[in-house]
Amino acid sequence: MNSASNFIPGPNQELLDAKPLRSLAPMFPAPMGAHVNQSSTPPLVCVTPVGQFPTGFGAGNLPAFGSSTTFNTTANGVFYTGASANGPIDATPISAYKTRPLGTVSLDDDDEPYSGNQITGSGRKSKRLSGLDTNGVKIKRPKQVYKNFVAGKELAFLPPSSSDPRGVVEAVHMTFEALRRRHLQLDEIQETSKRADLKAGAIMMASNIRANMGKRVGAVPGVEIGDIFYFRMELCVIGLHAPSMGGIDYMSAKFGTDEDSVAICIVAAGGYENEDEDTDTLVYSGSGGNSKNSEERHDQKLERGNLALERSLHRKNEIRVVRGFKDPFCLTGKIYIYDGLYKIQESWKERTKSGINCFKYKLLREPGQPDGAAIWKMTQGWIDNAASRGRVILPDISSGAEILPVCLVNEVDHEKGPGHFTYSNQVKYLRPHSSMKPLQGCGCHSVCLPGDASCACGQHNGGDLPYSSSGLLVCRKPIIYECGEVCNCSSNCRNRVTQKGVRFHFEVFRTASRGWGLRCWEPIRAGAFVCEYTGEVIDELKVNLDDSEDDYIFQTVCPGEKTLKWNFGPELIGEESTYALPDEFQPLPIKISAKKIGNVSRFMNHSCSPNVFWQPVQYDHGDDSHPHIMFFALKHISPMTELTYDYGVAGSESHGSGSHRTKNCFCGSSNCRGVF
DNA sequence: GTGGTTTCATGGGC
DNA sequence: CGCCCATGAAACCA
Repeated sequence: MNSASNFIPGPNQELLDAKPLRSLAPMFPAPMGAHVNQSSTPPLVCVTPVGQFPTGFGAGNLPAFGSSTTFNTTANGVFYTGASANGPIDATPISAYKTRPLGTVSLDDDDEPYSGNQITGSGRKSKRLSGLDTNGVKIKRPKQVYKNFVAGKELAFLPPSSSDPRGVVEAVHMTFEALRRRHLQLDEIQETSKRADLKAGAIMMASNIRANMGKRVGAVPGVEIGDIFYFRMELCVIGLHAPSMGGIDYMSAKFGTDEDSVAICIVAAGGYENEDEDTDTLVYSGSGGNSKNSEERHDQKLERGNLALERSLHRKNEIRVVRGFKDPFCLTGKIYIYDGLYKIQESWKERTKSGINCFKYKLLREPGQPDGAAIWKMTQGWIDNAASRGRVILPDISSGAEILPVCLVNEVDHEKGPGHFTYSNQVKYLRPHSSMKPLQGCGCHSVCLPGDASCACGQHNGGDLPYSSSGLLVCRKPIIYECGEVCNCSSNCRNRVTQKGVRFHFEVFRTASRGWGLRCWEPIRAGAFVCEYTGEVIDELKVNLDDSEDDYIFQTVCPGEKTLKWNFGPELIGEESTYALPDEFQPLPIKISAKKIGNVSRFMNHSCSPNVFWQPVQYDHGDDSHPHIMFFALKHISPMTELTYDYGVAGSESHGSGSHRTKNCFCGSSNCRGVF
């Protein structure tokens, strides 16, 4: 059932290769430029030993870590956190990224990874790679699991560590996610949940795949305001907030000759703040005392984190704030947003409902920072009431074709909209489905289950169902086979994801200089289905005729490493990598033009450091040379972040006979290839 | 769905 | 250096 609508013609067709003035570099500086020999160059392992707090602060006046110096960035991209001219808090932030080969990570205690690092205050070394846990129970991390990992295979996209803190953080973050998804997939076969997040975290910790180890006051290199997370462990591995459970991260810091324990980061779970509108203040409760049974409940004590917060009030140091919100797509889930730097304004004691004395700290957001949680609240408001979104040119360019409206906005100039096209969420094939090879189906009753060897669809996908129970793609594959009409299973089957269409509030917006772009009001989780590339399938025999004037052609050109390596998790747990090398990449014959007919996908711009990737998927026919082209999130995408994918490297291939016109790329990524 | 219960990893502190 | 344990999130169970 094709739902299509005519779109209002705009003045001038905006080209996709419009030159960006606004560089995406700070958002996506990416790591995959240099291809380094794994055996001689260690993979990403990042250690930022914490430096001493600055000396030289006058004893009389309490030093305040000014926000004016917090975000200083040097020419080579090295961040100095909370630095002042004469006394950087962390003089060796990212340049100290120490790398060591994963393949030689010792699981015996004789090779202490960080023995040379001076770690002050905190930054304890993990020594639990082998041995016993606190109860004398053997730790459930069998050595052999880690013994043979990597072994010369490509592990993760390798950031040029010293110059690209963002790339390091993203690589670590995505490695965590890949591990977590795979563990979840394995756990779901057993029908037992074994905390895939903690498992992934344990591997990251044991392998030292972490960013920003060592604590610091102020901003964390490579972590940007608005970044979102789904598990506490994610905050941990990227070095934003060290305690895996505790809400207050603190460290001992030097203030002149004084030493004080100050808070450096808090996670506000979001259970109690009802001061709606105001996203610049936060009332945070101290920790402790809150026991479930009244016997153990007691007044909070001024110790540990509470004491650190109290000292921070006096020292006036910046404190990172991570706010927790309810995940709109998962009732029990929570999303954490890094909301930048705050300072404590005041503190007091308060008696809680359960009758204990509790410390309260009022924090004020430092001025001049980009919006973080404020964007979240703003978009949540739009989701609740789309009419509250201002600057709307058209409330729904899909005219009802999509389940959720796709609004068109322009907050930049006076362009009234993109050129004429017909909106359709269906691909228009050259031949009817009935003439195409049919897709094989399964005979599962009710729903397909992971690990069911008798499920033909599971086998067709290589043994595992490609999606987790929450609908996230586990890893990238040459082609994915969803269950379809010929299958016996119901529409509730987890192997039906992309066929159900988009679930997000998209908006087509005017970019500063790249024409129109696409972004989303909701947060998008890594692995989540985003949208399909719809349009008209072009006869490959005729492609050369009018390609040169069609800027809306999708073809399966080999994308960059970040896309190709999206499934790099398995190597870490000793499984075979399914990663395809660029020279092994096999393009598909399918070409889709969204010039005349298309959906939101036609507005996605190119980036050499993208946040979305394409993935062939089958569900309604079996012609594997002409699959559906589905887009999935490469990483967690914050609301209102432009969605981009890698258009691929054109020209070098013999196929297509140069039909793909090369364009100059100005995405601004540190790994920008220059053309696409 | 919800509320109570269990388990878990980190690193501060002794 | 080794041990202890506070902490609260995530997931499960009733």
